[in-house]
Amino acid sequence: MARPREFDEGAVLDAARDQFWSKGYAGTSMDAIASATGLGKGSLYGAFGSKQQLFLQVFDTYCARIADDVASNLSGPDDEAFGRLCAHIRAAAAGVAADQRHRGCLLAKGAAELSEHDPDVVYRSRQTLERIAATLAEDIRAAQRHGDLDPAADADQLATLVLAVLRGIEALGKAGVDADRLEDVADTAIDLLPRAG
Amino acid sequence: MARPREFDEGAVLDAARDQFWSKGYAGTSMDAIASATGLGKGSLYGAFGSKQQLFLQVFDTYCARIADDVASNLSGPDDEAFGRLCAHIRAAAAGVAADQRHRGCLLAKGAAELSEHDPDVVYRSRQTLERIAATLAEDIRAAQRHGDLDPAADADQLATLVLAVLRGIEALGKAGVDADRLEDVADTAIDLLPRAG
DNA sequence: CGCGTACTTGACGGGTCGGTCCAGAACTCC
DNA sequence: GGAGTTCTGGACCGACCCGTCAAGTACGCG
Repeated sequence: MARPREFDEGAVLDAARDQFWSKGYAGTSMDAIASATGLGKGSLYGAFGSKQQLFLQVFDTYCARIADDVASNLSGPDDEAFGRLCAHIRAAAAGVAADQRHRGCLLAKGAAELSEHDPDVVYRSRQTLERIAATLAEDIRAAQRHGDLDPAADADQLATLVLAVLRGIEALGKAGVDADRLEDVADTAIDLLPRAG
Repeated sequence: MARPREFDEGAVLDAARDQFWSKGYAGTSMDAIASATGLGKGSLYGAFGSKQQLFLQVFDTYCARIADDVASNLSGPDDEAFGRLCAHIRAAAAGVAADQRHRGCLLAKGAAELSEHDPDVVYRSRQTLERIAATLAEDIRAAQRHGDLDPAADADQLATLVLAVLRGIEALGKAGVDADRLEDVADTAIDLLPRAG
C-alpha cells in the first residue's frame, strides 16, 4: 500500500554483509552501507531499524546459508556418507586456503567481535554450530551404518570434534598459515577418524 | 635524559590490551585508553606513535606470552611428554569453558578483525602459531621416543592438527558452545591420537 | 482525481574519532 | 642557575559516527 519500496531488500542485505564481513561491525558505518547501496540513510533506518538490527539480520541470513551448505554437502546415501565427510573436510580446508585476502568466515568474525557484549550473536552462533554438529553427526552415523566408521564411536562427540577441526582450520587460515599445512590438517584429521574393523 | 616519564609503560600496555581485548581494535578509542590509564593523549602518542602501533605492541606482547605459556606447559622429561600434551589440551578446553564472558583469545580476535587489512597482524599471528606448533611437535616427538605415541606418525602434521583443535575449541567457546561439549572435544581428540603398539 | 500512506533524500544534531599542538612542568647537564 | 631537552595535560582540528527529521514524491484506493 502507498508508495512501494524502490530497493531490493536482499541486495541491501548482501551489500551490508560484504561491508560487515570485510570491516567488522565497529569498523562499518551506516554511511558506508548507504553509499554502497545508493540508499539514503532514512530508507536504511526505515527498513532495518538500527545498525545492530541490520547486522543481526545479515548474520541470520549468513548463518542459515552456511548451515544449509553443510547440510547439502552431507546429504545422500549411506554408502557415500564417509566419502562426503572426507570431501567436506578437505573442501573446507581448500576453501580457507583459497581465501588469500584472509577475509575468513563472517560467523567466526562476528562471534569473535561481538559475543562478549551481544547475547543475540552468541545465541545465533551457537544455534548454527549446533545445527552443523547435528548434520555432521547424522552423516557420521550413516558412515557407521555402512561400515566405514567404527560403530562403537560416539557419533555426537566425533561430530563436535570434526566441527572443532573445521573451525580451527578457519582460525589458522585467518592467521596466515600455509595452504599446504591447512590441507595437511584436513588429511591428518581424516586419517585419525576411527575406521570400522 | 631531560624530564623522565611519569607512567609505567607496561601498565599502559596492559590497560590498552584489556580495552582492545574486550572491545576490539575498531571499537576501542584512544580516548578510552587515555582515560583508563589517566594519561593525556599527548603522552600516549608520544610514547606509542599511533593507535595501530600501540595495538601492534600490545599484540606482540600478548603473542609472546601465550607462546611462552605453551612452551612452559609442554617442557619436561620424555616420560611425561604425553601426559603434558593431554593435560595441555584439557586445560585449554577448561580455560575456554571457564571464560563465561566469551572474551576469548586476543590473538584470535585480532587476527579475525585485522588480518584482511593488516599484514603485520598476519605475520605476527602466523609466527606465533608456528612457534606453538613447533612446541607441540617437540612434545609429540618426545612422546614418540618414550613409546606413548606411534613413532610412525608425522609429528609435525599431528602437531598442526592439535593446534587446529585447540583453536577450534576457542572458536566454539566464543560461539557459546557448552563447557561439557568443549571438554568432550578435548577428550575425543586425545582418544584419537595414534598410540604406540 | 484527490486523499492518505508509505517511501526517499539529504541536511542536521550532538557526540566521538584519531591525531596535532602548545604552553608549561620536570628533569639533566654544563 | 641557566640552557636545553623531554614529558604532560588538555584544548583543538576536521572528519566521521549513529540516528532523526522534515520536506517532497510516488503510489493504492475510493
